[in-house]
Amino acid sequence: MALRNAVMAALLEGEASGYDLAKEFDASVANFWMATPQQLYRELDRMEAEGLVRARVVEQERRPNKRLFSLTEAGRRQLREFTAEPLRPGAIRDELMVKVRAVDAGDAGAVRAAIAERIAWAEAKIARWERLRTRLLAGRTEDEFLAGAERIGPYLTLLRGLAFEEENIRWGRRALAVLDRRAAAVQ
Amino acid sequence: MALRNAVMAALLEGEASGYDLAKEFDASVANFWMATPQQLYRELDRMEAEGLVRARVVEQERRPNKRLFSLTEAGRRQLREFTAEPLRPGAIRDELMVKVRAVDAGDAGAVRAAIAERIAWAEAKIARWERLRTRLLAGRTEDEFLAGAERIGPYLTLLRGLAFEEENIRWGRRALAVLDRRAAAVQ
DNA sequence: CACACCTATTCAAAAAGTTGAATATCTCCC
DNA sequence: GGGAGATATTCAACTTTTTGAATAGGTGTG
Repeated sequence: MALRNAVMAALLEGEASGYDLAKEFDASVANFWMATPQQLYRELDRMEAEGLVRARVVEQERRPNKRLFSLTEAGRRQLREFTAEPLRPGAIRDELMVKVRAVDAGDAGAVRAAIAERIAWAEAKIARWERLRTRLLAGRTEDEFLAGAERIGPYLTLLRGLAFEEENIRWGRRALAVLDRRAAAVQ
Repeated sequence: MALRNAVMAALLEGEASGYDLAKEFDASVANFWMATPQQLYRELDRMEAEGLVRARVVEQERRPNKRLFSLTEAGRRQLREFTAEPLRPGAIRDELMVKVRAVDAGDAGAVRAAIAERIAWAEAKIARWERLRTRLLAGRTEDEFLAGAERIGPYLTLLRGLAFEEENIRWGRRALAVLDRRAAAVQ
């Protein structure tokens, strides 16, 4: 039941439909939590039943109607309680690292390609995050923003995401260099 | 069924009991995959039934007997196949980041404490990894090691883990500074 | 000599997450 | 005008993960 916390945190940004959230939680944008649309719709229904979110149906003309969800007072309260709960160790599950660990008994070429893919992915994500950062800063310097903005949480997580992907690239390049040197030595 | 890949990668290091693996996959030691003992014992049983691992019972005198698992040829083959499979996006699930994202509507003091906890944890993990690194290098320089060692996979993943935790510390200190400045400004 | 913690494993229920499919309309591009 | 892709949601089966127990002797500390 931890998905709901991520959903409530996302809803601090304002109303969103299940579809909107699905886009945000999609692997390509996901900040620190991933979820499929199905998961989200189910969770939103449950949360609505428990009074944590409220849905407002918006009838649309040229596309399916949608339900826009927003946080209720109870939801806000529960989110606040969540931030005060003891922290559970984060679940890391990175297949790439398992492959790298097994590279000596595995297909080195394929692992190489997987690392290269990860680098490309990280670059795309950085580009996205830089756009988001520009939007958040809205012309202010980082210092001005951090001193004056109403909400800094999303910015802080953005910084972490950026640093993570930059590190992925640095490490990935180093790993590729090491693997290439090995491959050359073998031949 | 991805846990088995992590288990097989771990077994490249040599025989291990369920208990040994449980220690390695534990939250406090885990490199890139976490699992509880229960999960591991169950998975090992299944893997044994499928012929991926083989168990050897070691009778012990002053403690319970144990079963030491090792990779079979079929397991080694399957691990190799896994390294060549297309990569699925890694599942990130970091509660701390959800809390940070919600910090503006949450309990800032508690979030601060959670970040501090993460920093302390990262420091402990770095210490552990530095010890492991020293053991792996065994007196050689990194270059000597990377050029000559039989297995470099574990070293590459260690480098990634080290960089990740160092980044956690850097980011965490920055986030704490930002939160403190805010808290001071409010009062 | 308690008490906590380590070794070593097993069982089972409940919660959560994944996968695959289906529906229906709209817009954009070639 | 045909196909891809976006908008928007729902159902259901399945697998995986989490959580809480239970067992049982050994070691180390105050």
